[in-house]
Amino acid sequence: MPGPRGPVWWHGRFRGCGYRITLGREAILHVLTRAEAHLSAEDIYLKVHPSCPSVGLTTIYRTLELLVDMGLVHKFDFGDGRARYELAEGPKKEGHHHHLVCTSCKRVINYTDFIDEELEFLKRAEEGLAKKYQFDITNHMIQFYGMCDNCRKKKA
Amino acid sequence: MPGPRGPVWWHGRFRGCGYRITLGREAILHVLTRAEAHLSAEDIYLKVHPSCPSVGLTTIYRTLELLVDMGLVHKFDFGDGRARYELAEGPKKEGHHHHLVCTSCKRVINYTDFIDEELEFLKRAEEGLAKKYQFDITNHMIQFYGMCDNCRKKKA
DNA sequence: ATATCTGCAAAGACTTTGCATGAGA
DNA sequence: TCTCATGCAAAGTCTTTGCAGATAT
Repeated sequence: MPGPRGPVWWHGRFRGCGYRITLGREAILHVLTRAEAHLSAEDIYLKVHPSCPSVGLTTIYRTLELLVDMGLVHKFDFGDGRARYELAEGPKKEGHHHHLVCTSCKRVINYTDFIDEELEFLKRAEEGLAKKYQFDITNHMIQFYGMCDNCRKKKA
Repeated sequence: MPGPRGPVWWHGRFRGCGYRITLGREAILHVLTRAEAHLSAEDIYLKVHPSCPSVGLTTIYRTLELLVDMGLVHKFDFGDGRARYELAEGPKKEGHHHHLVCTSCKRVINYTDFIDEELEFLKRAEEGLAKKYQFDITNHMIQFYGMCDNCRKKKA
């Protein structure tokens, strides 16, 4: 069953960069593609392991680094000491979202409620910054922090 | 010479929380107040050390954690494996800024442009998210990523 | 007086690296 | 065949923790 971007859409990107297509890499991309949420390296390892017990944590880290460098995956820090990874989705794509992080329990909510102002703001900011600072802007990150319902009730 | 918010503006906040005012904490706040840029724990340690050689790295970390919890300081991750800290500045304050990170050399530029659009967008987003997800939003982070001028030229 | 704070050293956690082996093109 | 990729184990780096002594209130 082909994914939303066609069957093994990333093979071309890999070959174009001179990277090889291996079982481990396929398994990791597979997990990332179906992931509902941001996963840590270990989360991915655990999900890959049942079908590919030969893939070690080291390969997970090395592959993730590769994918981040290629821009296929985004790396996040939610403040709990381990990085999280998500398949990249352009700002207009279906799955594009940002994060709402509870600073108390570290729970993270994905939200996709994009108001027009945000897109407008991002567009202008990226254009302006690119020109002013001579940056090729490829990505942005927006996160909101606060206290979730549960934690607020507990504290009260 | 009193700082921009009055002499030892944070003493009240500390006492109110039952925290003690110590030489180490004064020195750390002093450094953060005058910092031009985001500093790592070690940066702060090195800046505090000349005048307070008795303050160790442990105290730096413990104090920073305290300050972050109090909301007086923001903690950032620019992807190079060490956290950076900055005195918090409300979105309307003079020093409020966001970051432009070069994914290649990790250089970080502070920018203060586009604040008006940003305020409008933030206001709406925070209101909407707070209501929809029952979050008390206290902070936000916006970062742009890309490749800086130098790195682009090197690659070409 | 006493609860808080601190330095030091050690532990902890996540991530990266060296090297010989295995696998893709 | 000839690189590139991988597992394992060890190292690395930043950060946190335990504890006894020092300090602020």
